[in-house]
Amino acid sequence: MTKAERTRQFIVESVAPIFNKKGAYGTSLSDITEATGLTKGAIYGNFKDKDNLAVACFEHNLKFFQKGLFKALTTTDNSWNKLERFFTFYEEGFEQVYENGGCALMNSSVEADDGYPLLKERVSVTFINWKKELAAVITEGQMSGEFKAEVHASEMANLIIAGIEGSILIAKSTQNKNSFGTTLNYLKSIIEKQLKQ
Amino acid sequence: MTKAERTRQFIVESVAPIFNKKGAYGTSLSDITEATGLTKGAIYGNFKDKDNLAVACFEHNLKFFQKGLFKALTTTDNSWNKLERFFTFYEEGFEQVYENGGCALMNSSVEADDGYPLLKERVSVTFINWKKELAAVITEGQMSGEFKAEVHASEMANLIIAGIEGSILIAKSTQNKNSFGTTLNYLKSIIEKQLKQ
DNA sequence: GCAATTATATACCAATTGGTATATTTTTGC
DNA sequence: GCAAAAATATACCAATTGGTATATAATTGC
Repeated sequence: MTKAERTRQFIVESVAPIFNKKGAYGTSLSDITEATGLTKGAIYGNFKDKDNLAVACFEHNLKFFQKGLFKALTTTDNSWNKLERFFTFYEEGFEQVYENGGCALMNSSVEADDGYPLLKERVSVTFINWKKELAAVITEGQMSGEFKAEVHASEMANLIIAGIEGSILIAKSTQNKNSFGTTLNYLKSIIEKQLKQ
Repeated sequence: MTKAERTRQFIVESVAPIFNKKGAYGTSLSDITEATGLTKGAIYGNFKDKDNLAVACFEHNLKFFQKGLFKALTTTDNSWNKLERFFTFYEEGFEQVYENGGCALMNSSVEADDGYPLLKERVSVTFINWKKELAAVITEGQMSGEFKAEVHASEMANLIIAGIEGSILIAKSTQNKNSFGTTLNYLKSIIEKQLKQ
């Protein structure tokens, strides 16, 4: 790992939480230099511009989520246990998400909604993939006879995502950390009823 | 209605959609003067500062939502029909919400999350009240024997809100307007199953 | 329709913004 | 450990930011 790579990573790690909290475009270069202890020269030596840094930070914030998704769904367990592991991952990781400024996907989506087409596209693709992966697990469960055949897999996947994101929003907004776990568990119990044979 | 009141309203109506799209603090004063055709003098003659204008715009964006909530829930109908009317209001109003830059509550929450304590508090209170009103309808339905007694009213209310907000987020992010209606209807059908005797 | 008042426009301000050219320091391969 | 290369700091830039004091124009009550 070269010096440059280490510095790049150091910058991203320092700046990503700030971007997630204040918004990539609500964070000024002085915020960035202050947080890293580096000067503009160092920042611009490692990143072409702020947009580039913003996308790198988004990717970094996403990694946490994607690892969890992958770990939960890529096992040789039955389908419901995969989904449940995914719920558990969210439950356990929420504290960290909360302290980090909330769901990077939601924050970036809201911020990039008008303008910032690069970030917007990245967010869109991530949502679509997320949905696909959940839907695949549901379909798999239906194939094996574990889940009810009449459930519409991709609608269900969308609802799970919506429920999770909405729960994060409410918990952050009302500054009630506990509400996330409660709502998530309630969602899980309903989904279970809908899915399981 | 005095001249000043008309101008104030004109400014709010012109600026509120921009604030909702670009964020209150991502909108510059030149955006504001351009959108209104007025000069800084006129803006600052009617609003103390940008923060003040931001809150006024938030309230304006919220009015649409609050009217719908009130209209749906304040009827002498049975409880499920009240909830259903509320879902219908969202379904029918989504196009407008979509074009206006998404849910003002979500956007303001994400933006005001770090700093902007005034706006943050306003958002929090709105979420809490929303939840209370939905929970009250559910409890009412339980009292009358229309809904199952074992359902936890406020958890269910939270889930409904989370589902709606999450669905808006996904639809906006993926630029798939239709997905909102689909997810909303799916949510409604599940909620109905859970609630109705 | 005229004064008093209120509302709007103009011209300005200091501070900050993102970004860059160049100088200096640090790493690196040998 | 030294020269070449890479990384970082410094000093600067024009443009824009939110905001204000003052001048001008439009409304208002009488």
